[in-house]
Amino acid sequence: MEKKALREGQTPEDIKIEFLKKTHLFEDLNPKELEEVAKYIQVKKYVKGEYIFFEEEAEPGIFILVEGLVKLIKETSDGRSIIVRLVFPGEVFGWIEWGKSVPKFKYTAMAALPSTLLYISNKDFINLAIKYPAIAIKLTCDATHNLLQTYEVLKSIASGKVEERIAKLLLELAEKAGEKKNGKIIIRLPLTRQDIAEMTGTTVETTIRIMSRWKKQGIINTERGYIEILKKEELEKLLL
Amino acid sequence: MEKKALREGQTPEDIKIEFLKKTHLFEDLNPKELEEVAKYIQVKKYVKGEYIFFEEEAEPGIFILVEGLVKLIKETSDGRSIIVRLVFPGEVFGWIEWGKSVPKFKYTAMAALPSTLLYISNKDFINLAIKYPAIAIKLTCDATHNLLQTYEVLKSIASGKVEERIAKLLLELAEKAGEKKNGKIIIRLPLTRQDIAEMTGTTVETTIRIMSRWKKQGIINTERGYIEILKKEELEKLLL
DNA sequence: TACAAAACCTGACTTAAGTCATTTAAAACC
DNA sequence: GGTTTTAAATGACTTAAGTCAGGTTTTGTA
Repeated sequence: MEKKALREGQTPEDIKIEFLKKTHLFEDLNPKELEEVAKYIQVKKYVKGEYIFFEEEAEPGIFILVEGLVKLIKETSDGRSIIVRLVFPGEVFGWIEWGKSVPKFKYTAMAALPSTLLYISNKDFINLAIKYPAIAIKLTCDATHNLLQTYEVLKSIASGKVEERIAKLLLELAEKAGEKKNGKIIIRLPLTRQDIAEMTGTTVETTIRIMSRWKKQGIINTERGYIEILKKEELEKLLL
Repeated sequence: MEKKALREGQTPEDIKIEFLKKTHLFEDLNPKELEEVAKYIQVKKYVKGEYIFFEEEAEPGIFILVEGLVKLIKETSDGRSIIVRLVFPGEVFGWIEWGKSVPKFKYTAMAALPSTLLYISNKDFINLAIKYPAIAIKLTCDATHNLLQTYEVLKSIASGKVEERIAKLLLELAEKAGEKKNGKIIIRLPLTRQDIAEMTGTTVETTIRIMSRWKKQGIINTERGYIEILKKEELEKLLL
């Protein structure tokens, strides 16, 4: 909300460059290039729960999450919503338009934690990519890998039982955001049972029933704001 | 299988260039550039039912479908399979690796019709993209749009009733591959009920029951190898 | 510290869709 | 042209998960 105090001699531009260096999209540009790229980058901050953009009015462009957590959400026709992706720091979301091809479908993006993002408009991205092809190649890499990941989720939701899907999600989250601590894995994320339901295509009640059972069986432990995986093997067993 | 007869004065290189011009990935290169790009392109042909690559042994690289139809398939742990995408002529599939990032998940690609593809290896793609950034930008566009499309499918499977999902799929196919003919839309694709089940995350029996009902109600008409949509509005009504 | 709002939990009941088993029909192949 | 294979169809039954309704607990905040 309020501006962070600058360290001595550090301009807002320097801060942008610091952020840029942390993203894998820009990490291997040289100092001169970073300076140029920084000109086209906007730093954006959001509070917890704030919407970054809405499905209907979303515009092409690229966001890079520096810090925080972002949910990509789609609303269904009957008023429910499903979370199609959780974006972790260092990851990229958004899309690019060039020429005729305009996407038919979009999504809503929401900061699930206080978040800092870098934003590049569609136009600027294309100009930058022409000048520094490495950027476009990295983003291509990224986007194609994201697709592979999403196909995996699709498979999981299209074929598995709810229990399997939730187990798979928890293991996935453990890998991406888990802190290991004497055998346990702690997932410190602001995810409610509702959120987990919306990520696995089920209802809150079913999610609660399954997770409560796991809690009783000592497979997991949960409190508001975090999930601990106590017996990873048990969850893995469910994936067959 | 056997080489096609060349038209007078047309070398295999010329044929590649003809193909390249038809793809949106390369359509706006100039003749000189096309010639250079052609050097790195392999033309590959597959018979109906032939596998292009398997999930386990899939390598990074880009395929462009010139003619035919390709299914991207994932196997589930219990031996079923699900079709994560149908690739139509002009579309691109595959993925790129650069640096450390190696994808964890892959898929199997199968020619569902006799198919002609262009292939660029991962290495050649990167070299080309550095020289012609437009290629990388287009592929980025493509990949990000594909993601949006896949999120839409995800939403559909995660939230809708089976009937809705099948209706949505048929309407989608009608748009991508339908021929309009006095009010009807004919989808001439080699899709079995099994295939449709594997695209919508359900079973053959359920798919058959739903489609048979629609057939009786005069909403669709089907024979081996094609589906006719007679009352598009009725299907649209199901999507609410 | 009290009160409203989220989040979590549980039971009873319903239902959509899966499973299994069998039949028919149309392609494909000797 | 007859036989095998593959796809489509249908009925009977089961079940996983959804729905609804009523709770408790936690958390944020006035």
